[in-house]
Amino acid sequence: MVRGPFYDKNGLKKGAWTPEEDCKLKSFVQRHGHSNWCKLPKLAGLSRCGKSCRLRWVNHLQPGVKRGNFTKEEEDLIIKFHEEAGNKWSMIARNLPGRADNEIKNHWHTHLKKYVKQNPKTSEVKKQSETSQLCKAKENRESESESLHASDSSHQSLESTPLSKELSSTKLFSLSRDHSPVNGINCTEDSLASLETSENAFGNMHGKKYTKRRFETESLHASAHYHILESSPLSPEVSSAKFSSLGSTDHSPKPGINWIEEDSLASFETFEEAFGDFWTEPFVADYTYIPDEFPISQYISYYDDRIGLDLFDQVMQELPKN
DNA sequence: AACGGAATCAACCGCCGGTTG
DNA sequence: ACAACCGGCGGTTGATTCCGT
Repeated sequence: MVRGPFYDKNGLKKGAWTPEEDCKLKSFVQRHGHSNWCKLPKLAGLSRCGKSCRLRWVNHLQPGVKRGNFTKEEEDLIIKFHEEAGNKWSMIARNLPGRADNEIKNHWHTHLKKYVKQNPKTSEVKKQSETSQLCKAKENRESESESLHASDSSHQSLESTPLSKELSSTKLFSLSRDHSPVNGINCTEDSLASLETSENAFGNMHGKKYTKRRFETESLHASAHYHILESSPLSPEVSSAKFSSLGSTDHSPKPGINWIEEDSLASFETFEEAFGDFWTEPFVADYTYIPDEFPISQYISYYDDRIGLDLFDQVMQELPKN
């Protein structure tokens, strides 16, 4: 089902991802975000291209991503959205929390396209008889947009608060934990989850300014999720709180799991110390500093080779939430 | 049991638009 | 204004699994 692993002429690995690679990528992104997909593979100890890492993260490893069977509700939504917007898979995905655009696209081509062809009336009746949820979502987004424009405080949050450029991961994690309204924006767990995952909210602060437009786009996506979630039983399986708990410094060993010794972590923290705050300093990739044997590449492994499973999620659920 | 076609889905590729210097 | 870079998107590919004969 998946291309077998191979190396291209540049020495980059292609094809199926191994559990070990997944583990490396997941561990690295959970801990350090994805400020720069192009440089991430090297820092994470992966011989993949950045695009490949991004795809793997978005479609499979990202917290909250749903796998497997689509519910009837989800299928109806996909059909409806597709009728209105066409092959805008990313837009459809934004309105189906937890579903990756690639998976929706695949599901459309393998199941729904035929179904719609065979039942054109069914889908048409549905389209006419129900108020379009997509239109609702659009309206919601527009009203959110208006409120964003109307609200000085919202803009202030972009232009005069740390959110604009220098929002640290610590701050964001604390936001997602206490759910308190920030600068006039009611932060729900889910909207924050969206905010976090889309560019990790602070993702582009290294090397790129987090522009107002980009922020608005992401915020609107977050609000779109929120509105859908209000009327839908669908919700991400992993909450932002769980995600934010990854900021925890509890690296205590869990039974039955292969742990790389703390020295590996310590070395990386030494690296952080040497460069100041990894999250607030401008991103400078000084590869000359990183020796070949730099331990990032062997960062914590959650892969239990006795049972052949990645136990990352289980481990994360066991971590204390604080 | 063996074979071949269909179905599935992870991953690749190329293009486009936004951002930065 | 422009070129380079980067992230994101949609189309496509291809290995594997399923299913019918």
